[in-house]
Amino acid sequence: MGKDKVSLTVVRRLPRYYHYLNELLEQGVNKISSKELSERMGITASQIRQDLNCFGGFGQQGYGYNVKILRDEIIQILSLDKKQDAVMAGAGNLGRAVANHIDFESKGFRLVGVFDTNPQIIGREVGGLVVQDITELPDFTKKSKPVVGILSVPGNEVVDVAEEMVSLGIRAFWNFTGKDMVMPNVIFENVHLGDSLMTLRYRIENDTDE
Amino acid sequence: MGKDKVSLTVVRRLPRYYHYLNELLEQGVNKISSKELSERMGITASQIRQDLNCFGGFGQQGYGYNVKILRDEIIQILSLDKKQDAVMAGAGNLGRAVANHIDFESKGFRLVGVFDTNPQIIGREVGGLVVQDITELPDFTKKSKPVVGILSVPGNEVVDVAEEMVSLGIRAFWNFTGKDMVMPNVIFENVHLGDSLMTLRYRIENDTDE
DNA sequence: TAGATTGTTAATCGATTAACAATC
DNA sequence: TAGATTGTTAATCGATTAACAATC
Repeated sequence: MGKDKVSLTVVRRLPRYYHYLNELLEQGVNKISSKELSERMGITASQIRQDLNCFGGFGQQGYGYNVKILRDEIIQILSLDKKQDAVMAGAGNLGRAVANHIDFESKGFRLVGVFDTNPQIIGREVGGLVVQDITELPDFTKKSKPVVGILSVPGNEVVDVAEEMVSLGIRAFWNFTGKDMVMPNVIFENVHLGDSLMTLRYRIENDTDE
Repeated sequence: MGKDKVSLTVVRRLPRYYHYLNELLEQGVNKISSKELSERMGITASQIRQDLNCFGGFGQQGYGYNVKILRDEIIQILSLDKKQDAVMAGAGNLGRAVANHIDFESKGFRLVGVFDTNPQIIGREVGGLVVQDITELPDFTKKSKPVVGILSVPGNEVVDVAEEMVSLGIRAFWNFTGKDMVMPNVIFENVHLGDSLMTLRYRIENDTDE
């Protein structure tokens, strides 16, 4: 069949659809048209139909979309039902918050190891796991073969840590260090909290409501 | 003069330029051409020149850009040099991490108050401040007139908390709850950590390097 | 069947890239 | 001056919106 590669712009909207569909399900709504959904989400009905049709025809002409079916399709598309193992490097403020706060399971992952260099932190419980010494990382990784690395180390350490993890076979990262990382054949999903705050500063001064 | 409104797409790239320019300064580089910068950043020289020219002609033909001058211009554009006060609602895992981890000053803000409902958390020190009972928020706000609210409460509380803050005169929010918020004449800078993780899940399965 | 709403094609809009004249 | 590189206009590309035929 050879489906065209879908643009990341579209993919990044899928979680939003997912949230709205879940909300509808909770409200006991079984059926929704692109028009109704567009009014709730503040985007055009056209865009919704275009987005969904990148992945398949999930609706029914004259009727609309079955909320549960569509929600489940999005789970499939995003692979949220297939859990992969993740290890975290850096259990400082931010790492601990991420480990404790994020529901990995519902996002298609399982946090299986947390590592740090700081003796004050090693041994503490974070995200339901005991923080291990980062020197244990190679053995642990060879044993459990995690697929994802979560980078919550200080910015100046990120290159070294990422390179070590890549050498251990990890090929995808959730990167909280704020440093842009690029490596061939490696996926970096970068979170730029500081940049978001700077953008807010701009928006306040130049009142861009949007 | 009536400068055209700059698209948020461009504005969201400014922090990135800022980081790269800072890095260059640290390396003692005084001068850079759009071509050299484009190679470092992995974007086109054309885009750099277009982006910067939205805000003014900061370069010199035949020479390039003075790194320090350009960096300082970006600070001006983003208003990072004019600090505004922010209050945080919700000092759970995530709120504490944000308060402790983020350098507000360098992003044009000052964190002046942290509030929570949980007696276990009230009185603790977070981000250099003592966590206050959220019932103190109205008095505190009337007194110190903060401009920004940081929303790190549980998702189901965000509407109530935001509405209270708006009623107290706050018109801009850094929203960590993962819930989309829209209110007329109010700025919401939304951080969607969970969505980022779902996108990573998709990218792993569909290997979109980019 | 008539009405509604999708899937899909075509038109528009905006953002990115290319090209080049201006000029340091 | 000659060479380099910007600022800016024009061309291209991609994403969004509009329109409508297909069809439930």
